Amino acid sequence: MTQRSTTRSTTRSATPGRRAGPEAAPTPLRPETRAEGFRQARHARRIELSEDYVELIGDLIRTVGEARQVDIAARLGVAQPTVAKMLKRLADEGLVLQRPYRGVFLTAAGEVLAERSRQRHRVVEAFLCALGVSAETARRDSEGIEHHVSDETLDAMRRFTARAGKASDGR
Amino acid sequence: MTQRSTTRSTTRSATPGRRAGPEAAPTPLRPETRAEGFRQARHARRIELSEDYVELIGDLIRTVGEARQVDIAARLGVAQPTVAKMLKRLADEGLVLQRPYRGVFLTAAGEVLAERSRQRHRVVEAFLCALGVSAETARRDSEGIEHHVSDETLDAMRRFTARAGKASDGR
DNA sequence: CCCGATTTATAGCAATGGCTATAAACAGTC
DNA sequence: GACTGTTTATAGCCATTGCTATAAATCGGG
Repeated sequence: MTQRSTTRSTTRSATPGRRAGPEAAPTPLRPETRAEGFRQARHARRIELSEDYVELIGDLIRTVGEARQVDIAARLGVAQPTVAKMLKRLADEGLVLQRPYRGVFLTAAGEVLAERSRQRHRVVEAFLCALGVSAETARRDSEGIEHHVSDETLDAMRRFTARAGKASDGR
Repeated sequence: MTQRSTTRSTTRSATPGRRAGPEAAPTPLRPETRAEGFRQARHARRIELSEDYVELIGDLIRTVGEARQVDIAARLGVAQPTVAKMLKRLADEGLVLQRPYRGVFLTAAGEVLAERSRQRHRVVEAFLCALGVSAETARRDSEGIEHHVSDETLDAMRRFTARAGKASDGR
């Protein structure tokens, strides 16, 4: 919870006696309503890195048996110290557990978040494929989109993918 | 261009003689390939704020006749000094023009970016509606998604929306 | 023409997420 | 058991994007 009272002087779109012309604002604009979406997007931006990390860590443990900083760094395309700092934050948040010079492990909470992210990621990627975009594009776009998809939209995607027959998401 | 040589020791998933078990990595993982998506997402995160601002400024000018900091702040759900600082950056980037204590205006470049963002935003929102999610959710999710949609995916969305009959995006 | 209210500008703080450079720990080899 | 090469840890540094608090400018009425 970062900002709170931001909606102070807020609204009243067409200010009293200012140089705005014809009363302005027909209807399409409603400050607080729009702010909702932006707030949601900002929030998503805040947590998406955590999600990316735990998801990747889960993948690494599953496939290579362990999650090392160098591997995480290579896959995220960032430097190792960046990963180290991030892991410290994730540890503070109780998502991972790291023993110095040994590996990184997911806590129960981390496991949950990782699984949820992975799930969502797969749904989005499969959906994009079903929609007709190339596998390459689906993979890249889904990386950014997955964090901004609400449960409702996710459901719609799931339904569409299933209906699209290909059974890509299947299972 | 921020990072460059990040792919130093990079790859070779299963390190020489480490405690990883059976050579590891069956195939699904390819460090550099995954990094692509993350890099793209990070880049999108960098510019999406600019896009939000110019898009909103364009909307305000069009509907209320002018774009004032208080209105921008209210609609984005942030404090006014945050907007002031951001506008300075946008001015540096040549996207807006601000005369102190008067309003904010879009430069030609800003106009272009605003229009493109607005377009994309509308396509995504209409697409989500066509997909079957509620208007409310479509509005909120599209705010976050629009920045992560490549041209290819955008085309696919456009096609789907049109095909879906409703002619929502049509215009 | 001055007063109060609104709006904009500015200063300073904090958290986040990148980076490089370097030191410390570890693993494997000889 | 010491050497070499990875890997992790740590210490700066910088840019970004939020915030509060406060000062300066502008606007609308009296």
